[in-house]
Amino acid sequence: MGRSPCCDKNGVKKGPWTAEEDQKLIDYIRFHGPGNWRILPKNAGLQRCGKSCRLRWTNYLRPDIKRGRFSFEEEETIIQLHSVMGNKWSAIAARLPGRTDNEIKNHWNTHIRKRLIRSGIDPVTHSPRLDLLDLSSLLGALFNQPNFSSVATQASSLLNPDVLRLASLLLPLQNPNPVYSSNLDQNLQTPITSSECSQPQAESTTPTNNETSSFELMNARLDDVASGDVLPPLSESFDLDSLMSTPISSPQRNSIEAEANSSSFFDFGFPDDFILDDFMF
DNA sequence: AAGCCGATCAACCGCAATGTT
DNA sequence: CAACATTGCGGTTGATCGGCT
Repeated sequence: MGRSPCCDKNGVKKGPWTAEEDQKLIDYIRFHGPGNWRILPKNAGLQRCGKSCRLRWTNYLRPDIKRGRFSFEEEETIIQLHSVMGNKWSAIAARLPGRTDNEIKNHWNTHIRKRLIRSGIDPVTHSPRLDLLDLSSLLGALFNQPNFSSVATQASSLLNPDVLRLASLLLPLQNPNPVYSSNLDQNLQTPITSSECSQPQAESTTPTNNETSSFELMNARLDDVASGDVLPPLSESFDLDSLMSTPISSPQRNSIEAEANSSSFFDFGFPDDFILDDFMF
């Protein structure tokens, strides 16, 4: 036996609200206050389901709703809260005065989520995507290929530019291979520079500190891995340079290396007989 | 000018949690 | 305590709009 419907479907209007309906709802709530949504439409003279009235009020008509573009601070808050709370939109909305859960959810799905993905950040875990870390290891191995030039050309033409962009962030900035750099930059059209990582992009309302914080996120990921409760241990032959090549002097590298040496999980070493051409079709 | 397509966001749906009788 | 009603929440849908061909 199923639940009884929240409202009588017959004679209940659906779809976009008219200005007249809005005014009726506002007038009624102004006089009686919100609540009692089941009987509200009848009393207010609306051919609507109570649920629809509640949604219209809480998401659109409430006087304390702030409309318009999300500010940089608001977006940052959403990202931080989402990394802790996940898809608890109402809890996130509670920390953003004037914003509704529906509005935040929509903004996340249409803007923030896509931007994180473009930056190589998993929007669910807020960590760098491990498949892209695999890629960085793969590309790192390219440097050691004797026929690097032709292989790099193939790679840059076959791979998604966004993937290459992230890979370029993870790969050695201190050890630019001229062939690799020119191929990569051609493919990306906008050359990657080390300073770009810490500067806001002009067209974006949000600085790219998703990228600048990628090492922190990666460290957090490594913490999880090093603790041993995420994935089983692997071989002893960990090759950090094949994973990433942060400058030797970088404190991040020391941190990552220390973590890596305590774990053998990131074993991205390639066998001697590995033929990249076979892998790349 | 018309058609297509992707982005956006208001609104809906179903379920879970909570309150009431 | 069970049954039912109400409210809240998150996922999804679909109408609309603007850009592109």
